[in-house]
This record gives sequence, structure tokens and C-alpha cells, in this order.
Amino acid sequence: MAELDKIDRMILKELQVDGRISNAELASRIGLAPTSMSDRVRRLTRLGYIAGFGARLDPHKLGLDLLVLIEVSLDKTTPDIFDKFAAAVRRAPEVLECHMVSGGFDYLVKARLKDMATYRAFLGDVLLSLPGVRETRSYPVIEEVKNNGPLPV
Amino acid sequence: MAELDKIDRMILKELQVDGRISNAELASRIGLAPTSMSDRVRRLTRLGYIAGFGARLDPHKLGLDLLVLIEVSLDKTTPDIFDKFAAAVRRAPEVLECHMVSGGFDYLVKARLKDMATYRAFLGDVLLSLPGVRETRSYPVIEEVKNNGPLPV
DNA sequence: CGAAGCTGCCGTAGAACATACGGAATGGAC
DNA sequence: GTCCATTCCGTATGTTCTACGGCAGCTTCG
Repeated sequence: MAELDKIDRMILKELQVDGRISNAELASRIGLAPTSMSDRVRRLTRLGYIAGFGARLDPHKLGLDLLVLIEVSLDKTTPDIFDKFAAAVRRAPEVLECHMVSGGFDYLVKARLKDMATYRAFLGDVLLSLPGVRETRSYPVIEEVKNNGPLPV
Repeated sequence: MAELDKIDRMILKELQVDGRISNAELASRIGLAPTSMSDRVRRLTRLGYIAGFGARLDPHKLGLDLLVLIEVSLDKTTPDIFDKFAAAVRRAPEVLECHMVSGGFDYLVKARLKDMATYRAFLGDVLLSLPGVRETRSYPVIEEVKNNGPLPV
């Protein structure tokens, strides 16, 4: 009941790559009966190893050709500045990721947009209009070397 | 045949959140017959809007408690340095993302590891041992405010 | 106008699939 | 040896997928 065995890890690896593989196909690939596979996948989901399933969309097909990384520094005057910023970021659909970091700045934001003009508007209307944002540094992505790599299991 | 209509966008939005929803359930949610839904999803996949499906795993359940962002600067002396670096990064399972950026440094790397000791080893054995890596700056993530947000469709 | 062609939708039917259930095999504790 | 827990498997039932053909609306073009 405790940990992950070798089979569990193989399952997780396969499901990361193809989350819609049929239970039967996955079972035969691993070398297990379909029902056993069903049991294991359900268990992995119940225990939280599998948080969910999702479709991977092609951003360029959707017209989102610009990926930007933004370093954000906040004014640390009022205590709820961080919460306000985090809430605003979670609301913004352009923002795919946002991490609070330790080091030279406070947050790193990853946003996907149509083009530079759209980014310019996003920067002014969303980011810079937030109270407490002291400084931002933008890094447009030239080449996506690796993206959404699977977790090592 | 050309673009995405309103129904297509709804489908993409739903499939991003739950990629394993049954075709029948998705059809009834959107208000379409199951067979029409099947046609549309197949079309979206064939045209490349849907690049694939995958399981979302919980990194902490897998013991990957440390998320680090690393800015990397390269020596621009030899022309194939960039290719070598990109290839190495694609090979490294700890690296989830790597983007070449325009600005103060060359690459931003996102890596997930067990702990600081593991990161220390990764930094020395993988990153710094690559030829051409001139400088790195590491930013451990304190709080993941937003992660793997869905693309706006 | 009207026929042809295209597109998107739907219903049917057979196959493939998922899953609840109970039974068998394995391995450890005592 | 006996008990218990775990993991696996086969069966059976209900659900789901999908290939196929038909129907309605729209456009095109003679």
C-alpha cells in the first residue's frame, strides 16, 4: 500500500506520454491483465499520483506565437501585496505559470500571447497596473528548446 | 474546414481540463450528438490543434519537492555550442523546460529535483560540465503560484 | 429557378472497451 | 501449518467508440 513499484512507474511513464491509451492496450504493453491494470490506475489516481488528464494543445495553431518570461519585483511595503499579486496572476488567462522565487527578484511569470503588440497591452493593462509591482524585466523566447517535458518517474 | 468555431473552442477548453472525459459526456455537455463530437475531436487532432493527451502527475508525490529556475549564459566562441547545449538539455530528464531567450542571458532552464543536495549534484555533473557554459544563476522556487495553466482558447 | 455538390449534423449497429465481482496464487507473521 | 494481506486473473454486464449511411441547410453555377 505504501510506495510505487516498478510496474507503477512504468504505468505513470506511459500515461504521461499518452493519457488516452486504452486500458487494454496499456495492460498488454506492460504485461498485465486489463483488470489488474484498471485496479492500478484507479489506485494511482485515488492516491493522488495522477492528478488528472488533459489534452496538449498546439499554441501556435491557436495563434499564440509569442512566449515571454517576465521577472517581477514587488514593493514589500504592505503585507498583502503578495497575495494580491498571486490572485491577479491566477485570474489572468495569458499567464501559464508563475513562481515565487528566492533571489534577485520575486516572481517569474510565463505568459503566452499572440504577438508583441498584445504583449505590450498585457504588460500595461495587467502587470504594471497591479499595485505593488515595482519592476519587471521581459525576456521574449526565441526558441523553445524543451517544453512540457515529462516528470522523471 | 478553415478555422475554429465556437464549438471547437469549447471542446478544446474542456479537453484541456479533462482529457479523459467520455465522448458521450462531452457531447451532452456541449449539446451535440456523440457521433458529431467524435468527428470534431478527430478533426481537431488530425489538424494538429490537439497535439496529444497526457496524465498530470503530482511531482511532490514522486519526491520531486524542489523546483529550480536557472539562468544560463554560454560562451559564444564556437558556433555549435548552442546545439550541444540544447541536445544535452533535451537528454536530461530533470529538465522540464528550456527556453532560449533574448536579453541578459541565453537560456532559462526549469528543473525539478528531489532536494538541494540533488540539485547541487545536477548543477555540477550536468550543467556546469557542459562545454561552453559560462555562468549560471539559480532561483529556487518558494511557492508555485500557478502551474500548467490551460492555454486560452 | 433548380440541380448538383458540400458541409455539418444525426441515428443505427457491431465491435471494443471499462469495471464490479469473486476466486486463485503468492508471501510473510506467528 | 494457519491466518492474513496483497496482487493477480477471468467472467459478465453495461457503457462507449466508431464506421456507415441518411438527412437538412447552404452555396454554386448552369
